[in-house]
Amino acid sequence: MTITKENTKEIAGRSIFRSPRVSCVTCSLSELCLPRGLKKENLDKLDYIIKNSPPIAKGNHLYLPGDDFKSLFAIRTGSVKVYVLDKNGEEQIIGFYFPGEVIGFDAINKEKYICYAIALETLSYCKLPFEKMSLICAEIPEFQDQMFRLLSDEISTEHDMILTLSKRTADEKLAIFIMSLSNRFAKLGYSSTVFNLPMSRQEIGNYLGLAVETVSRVFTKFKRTELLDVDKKILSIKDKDALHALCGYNK
Amino acid sequence: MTITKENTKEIAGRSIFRSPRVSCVTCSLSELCLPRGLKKENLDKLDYIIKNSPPIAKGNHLYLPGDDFKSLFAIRTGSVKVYVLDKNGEEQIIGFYFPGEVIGFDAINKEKYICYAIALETLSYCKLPFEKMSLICAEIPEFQDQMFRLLSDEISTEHDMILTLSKRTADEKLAIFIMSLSNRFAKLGYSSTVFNLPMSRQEIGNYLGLAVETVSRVFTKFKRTELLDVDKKILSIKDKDALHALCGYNK
DNA sequence: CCCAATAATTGATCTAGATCAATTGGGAAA
DNA sequence: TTTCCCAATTGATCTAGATCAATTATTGGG
Repeated sequence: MTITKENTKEIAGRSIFRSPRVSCVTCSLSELCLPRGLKKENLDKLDYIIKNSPPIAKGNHLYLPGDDFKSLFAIRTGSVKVYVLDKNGEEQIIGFYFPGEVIGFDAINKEKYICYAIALETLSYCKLPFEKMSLICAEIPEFQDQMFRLLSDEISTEHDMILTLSKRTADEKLAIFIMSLSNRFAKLGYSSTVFNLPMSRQEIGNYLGLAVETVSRVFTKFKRTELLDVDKKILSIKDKDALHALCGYNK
Repeated sequence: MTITKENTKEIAGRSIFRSPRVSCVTCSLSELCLPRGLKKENLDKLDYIIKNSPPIAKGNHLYLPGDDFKSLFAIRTGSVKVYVLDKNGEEQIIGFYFPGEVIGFDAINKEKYICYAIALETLSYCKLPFEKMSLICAEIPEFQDQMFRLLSDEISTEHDMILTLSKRTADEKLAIFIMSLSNRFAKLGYSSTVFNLPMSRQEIGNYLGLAVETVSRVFTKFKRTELLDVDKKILSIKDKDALHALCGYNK
């Protein structure tokens, strides 16, 4: 994809080019990402160790299982799919990640990455060298707190996912999935009602433990009952309350 | 249950009484639990902050959702079920935890517990005040590493659970569950082939996203095909290889 | 711009596991 | 010991969602 002035505008999930920022201080995501709540002087220390890597194209991997764990990755623009391959070589999706979110935590104890992380669209990101991060944690208590919070967030998210997968119908799963995207895009300042799905129906199904056909049918049903519209990748929520109701507790 | 000399012996998952240990230094779990790999002098610092609480009886809660988050909990003996209630008041089990395992991580970012943690049998545990733990983390790098590892472990465990729930048949789910218990008991020095199930069939089903009846039927099938024997709560593995094969990659 | 390959939708059928129902078994209280 | 109650098992039936099959978009490469 060619990067033009046009696609710098405003649909969440679309490949969006931003000029590389070398600094957390000026990054528009700083209140969502790692630096959330950090004092200015501490931000500077963070900037010092964070590597602002060049963007990678859709389909490229951020890391592969077995690679030595060196860094966490914070997403700046674009989106990432994290997955493993099962014994038959079948893809098993663990999660989708968006700007301001940090991935790679599951590699800390193994000292190797254990998943694949692939760009679903043109991706810019910051590389967070873990060794150096640890040093800063010891130095700056509020930074350590922040790291614990991030890890804890990830655990909470996965608790929710466990509940979603084990106790929900196809309708509920898809509603939860859509509301989760909606909420995350809202936090990023994008529309919570109209957004782009950067993943295929196949991938949605894989993630939610549903067949593609089921995903497609539920979308059709949701369109028929006026909960939402979905035209290829663009999804617009029509009846947020109804969707929310389908989610039960979650999201 | 009365605590006698007799029931101090050796079946995993059974209520076992151990005289309270006030110290990580002398605790037989130290190589599995929080202190894993810590130097002697650092262990002492840990001992200083860890509260060795009196045992609680089966059916008592360690914490409730909404309680202020103050501490993580390390299990010394017994087992814990962590669960939430859904909007209909239905129990939804998140996990089962055994000696050497630490719970409460999902509360860090919320500053409140969000789950129920209940003793499935007489339980002894250590209380790990989080504020003080954070201070020690800043002081002792290897302790900080250890905390990150624990959090990362929890994330890995839940990744596995997500894969188990979304892509496995009832047979596979139960095989994975049993092998997971077997491996954890083995680490604790108990038999990996004969152990007690501290939870009901109902609870196993709830956790694995299966109906009780299905759990019962799969157990019956596994008995018929000589994979295992199960007499009420006592389970013995007959054909570990076959069970392992059913697990695919996991465990 | 065209074509081949792939993604998505829709329909028909099948099945793993849920649900409903009945029975049996075990443990705690008196 | 007897009684009561809940856990577990077993059988019969039902259904949500998978699988199989065919058709219709879409997309990317030349």
